[in-house]
Amino acid sequence: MMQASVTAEQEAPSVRQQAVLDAVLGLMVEDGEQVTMDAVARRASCSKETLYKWFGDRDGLLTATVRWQASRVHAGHDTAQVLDGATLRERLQDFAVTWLEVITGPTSVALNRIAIAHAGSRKSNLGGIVLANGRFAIGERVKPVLEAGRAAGLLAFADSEAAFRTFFGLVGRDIQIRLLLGETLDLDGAGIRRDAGRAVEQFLVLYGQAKPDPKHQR
Amino acid sequence: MMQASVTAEQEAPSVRQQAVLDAVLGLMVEDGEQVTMDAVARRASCSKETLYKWFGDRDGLLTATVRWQASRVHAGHDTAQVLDGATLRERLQDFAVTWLEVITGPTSVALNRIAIAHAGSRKSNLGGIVLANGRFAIGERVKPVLEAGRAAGLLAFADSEAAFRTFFGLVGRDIQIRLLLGETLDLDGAGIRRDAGRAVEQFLVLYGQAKPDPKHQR
DNA sequence: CGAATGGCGTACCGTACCGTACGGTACGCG
DNA sequence: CGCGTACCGTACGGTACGGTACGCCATTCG
Repeated sequence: MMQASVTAEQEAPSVRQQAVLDAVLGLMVEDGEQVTMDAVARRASCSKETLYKWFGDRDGLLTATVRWQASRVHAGHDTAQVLDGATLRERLQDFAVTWLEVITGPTSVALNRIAIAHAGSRKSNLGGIVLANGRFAIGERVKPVLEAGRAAGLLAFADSEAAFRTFFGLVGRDIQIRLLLGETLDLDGAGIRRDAGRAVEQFLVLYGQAKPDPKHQR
Repeated sequence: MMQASVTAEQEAPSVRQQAVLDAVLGLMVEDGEQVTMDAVARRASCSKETLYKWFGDRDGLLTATVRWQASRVHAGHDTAQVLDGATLRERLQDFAVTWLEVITGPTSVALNRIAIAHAGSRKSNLGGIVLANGRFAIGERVKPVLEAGRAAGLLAFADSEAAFRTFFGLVGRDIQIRLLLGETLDLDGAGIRRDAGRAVEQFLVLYGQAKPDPKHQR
């Protein structure tokens, strides 16, 4: 009867619907305030009626867009069981680089802006979705690594959540808030790797059980 | 001739105008999306015509509100010349506590939401004002303390900006982004002091020249 | 081949909100 | 007293946008 309405939860968007959601993302990146239903319909070459049939209302469209983008970020390698110092450092470095690449990307900035603007009023918490798939998702992936590091005697901490939050702060610092507030930081891949490396070394200084390796600069 | 129009820069708002701006802040805290010119006029018991005479347009009103709030945050004690370890720790602790109190306050959250939402489009960078009076203002106040600490042989770093950004990250961690995205973290004064103390100790571990004092817990 | 379905384009409605205009009032001043 | 000024309250125009309705075409299937 009815085509997959994405608002009904659990429904994965069809290919055509994904194209619509990508159009929304494109508009968000260009200018968050011009994400209007007319503009989306024009950009996606579809009719507004179809948008409403598929997504219910504007909030449904935005929610589906956030979910759609979130579903693309989840690519990440799985847990390795045994950890030596070099592997631990490498895993943390990977997480830091990935995280910095995500939050400095224009899509993430635009999406977070929308979600934050929306968080001011009650209806439909985009903020919760962004948090669940951003900050908390990365936390749930990092904490097992930290705990494996502790089990291997490489790290010392009582609360893995607290340790992760410190790691999070060392990696992100003021970058995200500055980007969200409109500053144009240009971080290339090399800069991101340097930042990530510094954060990892600092984290190991704070939480490392064995002394960090002699590569420790500064 | 004309009453002080706050849009003309350098003009400080009159008492009546301050009352209007406080009304705007109140509306922002209640619900960022209901800051409409009608609502402001009603809340402030003034006419819309007066709002436009004083502030030019809606952006001017928002800008004046951001400036007005920023002007209230600047209360901070001045530099002490000689620094021993206890004084340095105390000054950093003060900064950390103040900063956490600011960013967890409902006014700051609401204001940052407005500025971030606005940063998506070009016109009138509220984001720049918030950054200048928030992140950068605190940085300009902390960095002299760090440099005094280095001059006293208590700290070791090459770049005071980089050192401050690490301090910033250790203090703020994920708190601001979680609040902006709508999570309700309840941090009381004791929790803030605990967080600030942990951040200061971690910073001193990373950048302290002399070993931190035996009070160092965890 | 004809009917049905899905979807595009567009016209349209209601509403919310920005910005302006206008009438009315209080107050200071010559 | 009379005038100007500043301001409040409110009504109004213009516009942008969310949401709906309708005509039309293409594809598919009986």
